[in-house]
Amino acid sequence: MEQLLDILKKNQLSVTAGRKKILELFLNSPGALAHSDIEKNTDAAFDRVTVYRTLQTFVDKGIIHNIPTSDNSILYALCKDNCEQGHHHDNHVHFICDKCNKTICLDDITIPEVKLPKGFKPKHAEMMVSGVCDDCK
Amino acid sequence: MEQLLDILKKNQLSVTAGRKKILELFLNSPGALAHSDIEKNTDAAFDRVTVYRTLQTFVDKGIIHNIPTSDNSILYALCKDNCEQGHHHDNHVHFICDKCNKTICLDDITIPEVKLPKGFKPKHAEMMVSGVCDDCK
DNA sequence: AGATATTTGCACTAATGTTGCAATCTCGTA
DNA sequence: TACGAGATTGCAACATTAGTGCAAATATCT
Repeated sequence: MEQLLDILKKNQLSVTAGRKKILELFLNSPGALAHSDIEKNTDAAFDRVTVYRTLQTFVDKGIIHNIPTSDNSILYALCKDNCEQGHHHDNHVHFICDKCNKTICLDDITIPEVKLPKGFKPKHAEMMVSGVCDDCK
Repeated sequence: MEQLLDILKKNQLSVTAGRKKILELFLNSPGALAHSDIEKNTDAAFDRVTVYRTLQTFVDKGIIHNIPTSDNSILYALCKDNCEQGHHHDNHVHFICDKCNKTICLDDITIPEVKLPKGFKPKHAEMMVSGVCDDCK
């Protein structure tokens, strides 16, 4: 709870019920969350639009980052504390469990470099591995 | 044109105007195509639904594969000929150019293996690199 | 507590994808 | 070449997901 207020204040965000609740969900969640997860876990207490805007605000501030998925939905997960406003550092691998369907940030697994064909200049890389996670194993 | 019919016949697909046109677009495209690209390039001669179903058919047959994107859209690109029906082998890196916005299959660049934390069993991996492509360089 | 600026909720709009069904087309066979 | 069974298409309707403007409500600072 302390942590919650800390994060919001550190990012110059006013403290509202919605932001507190949504941030709390992230702090308590082992994996990434989709917009729909958040709506479910808040009993629709907040307007859909508010959730969208809150997520966007958190992404902008560097509190959460979004994760591309193969099934065409957007997931969000907490950033480790080396993210700053407008400047994310999420160069870690994401793992999607085929059983429980959770998406987990493997914060310690860095995306490996790859040799690209001549003329290609890399700037950013994403890597997603799917399979069975530790819990479902 | 020969190639076109070949591909369709090899996959036991009846030859229709829509399938010919859409497959032709893929054969002539340097990068991946989105549903919307196809609609644009066919002057909406085919119903949206037809395009969806055609793309799905091609994916099922192993003619094209889909590429997850970070901006939450689905892209499709031709498979190399080692793909069979219901069994894709697209373990290559995809490159997204920040300038021309094209997505290109780097068919020769294989996704590297990564060491996962204990308990995680990998089954499939995706990797996307963004930056500047050879043409835009 | 009050003023100001921010945030929220509602209504509306838009893009994207799906399904059922009747009309149409393709392909093998005669 | 014409025919018929089966596949494919287009239409209409529907569902889901997302974004915007604006007025009402709320948070923050003094």
